[in-house]
Amino acid sequence: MKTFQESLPMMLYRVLGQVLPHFRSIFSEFGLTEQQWRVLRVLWERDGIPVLVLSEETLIPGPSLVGVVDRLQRAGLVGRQRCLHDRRLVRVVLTRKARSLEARVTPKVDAAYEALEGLLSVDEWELLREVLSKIIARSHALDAQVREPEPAEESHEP
Amino acid sequence: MKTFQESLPMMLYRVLGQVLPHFRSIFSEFGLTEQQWRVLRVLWERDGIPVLVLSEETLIPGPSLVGVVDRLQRAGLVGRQRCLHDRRLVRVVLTRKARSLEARVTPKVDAAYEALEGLLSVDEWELLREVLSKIIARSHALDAQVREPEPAEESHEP
DNA sequence: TCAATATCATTCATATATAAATGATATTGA
DNA sequence: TCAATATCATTTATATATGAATGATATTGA
Repeated sequence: MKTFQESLPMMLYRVLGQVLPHFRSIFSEFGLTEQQWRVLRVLWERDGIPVLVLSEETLIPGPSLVGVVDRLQRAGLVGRQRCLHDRRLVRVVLTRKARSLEARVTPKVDAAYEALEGLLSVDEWELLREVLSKIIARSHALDAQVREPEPAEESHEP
Repeated sequence: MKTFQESLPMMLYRVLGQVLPHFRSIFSEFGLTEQQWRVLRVLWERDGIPVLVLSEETLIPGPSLVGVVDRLQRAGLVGRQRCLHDRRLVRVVLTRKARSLEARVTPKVDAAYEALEGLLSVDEWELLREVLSKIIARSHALDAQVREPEPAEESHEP
């Protein structure tokens, strides 16, 4: 077994801990948190999507997203619209203020991301993405282990 | 520029989001949170280390670690000892209860980690670790960028 | 020697994560 | 058609992250 420090989660935590502060310092210039930026980043491409979709795209869990959107709303950057066709859905829509913010934030974030990309070769980035994608694609195999005590059973009974 | 979803932070978040729940379900069997387990995991190897070292090893930020240790202490799993040689330091020490816990928790965690390792080949894991290590080792290069806009200027005010 | 500075653990305020539950609305099957 | 079930956003309670500040102790330099 690898060292605790070399375990996958610790390696990923370490990378995130090294990389993210550089982006957060940009976000904070504009009074944004990382999660607030992530919501805007997605809405700038797909405005008006429901909270659920926003949660999937930003990877912000539902209960957290409620607060993030609340604060973006208080800041006058987004609004909420209950969907007419399915009134369970709430769509999050950008304000004009948020749209004008994009032009100022995005260049700085892009520049930072280019600097990040410079840390590895193109081949290395591709390799990294492939391997991470494999983990994601196969992670369902970890579920089995939990339900293992129930092998090939015919459902008799409710 | 890559897609937002393909950006390094989002990829890493996605992997962690897929992998960690499997480990958390084990921790919760023993009434432990992920962070509490991380503290114990480190102390089981190096008992009695100061809070600062524990913070570095677990990657749990100082202010968070205070609370984590508080709750472990309430659960009777660790104690605090102020260091005699340098009385600024506080050492965290395992209780007997915590030591007996190790034998029950570790096998299950190890089994889950073996399942995780099965998702990739040995070569792929090594490749992944190498690339991630490179990012960590080179991430200091991202600092420069922040101070770049100040290229030898004498301040003559507005 | 002692004043300036640094270090360590902690506190504070705010934001987010996690797991469970809730209320409103949709969908489904008998 | 309607009762059972599912889905969506939200709330709740607790735990953790983040950035700034604080108090106690060490270390350093003049």
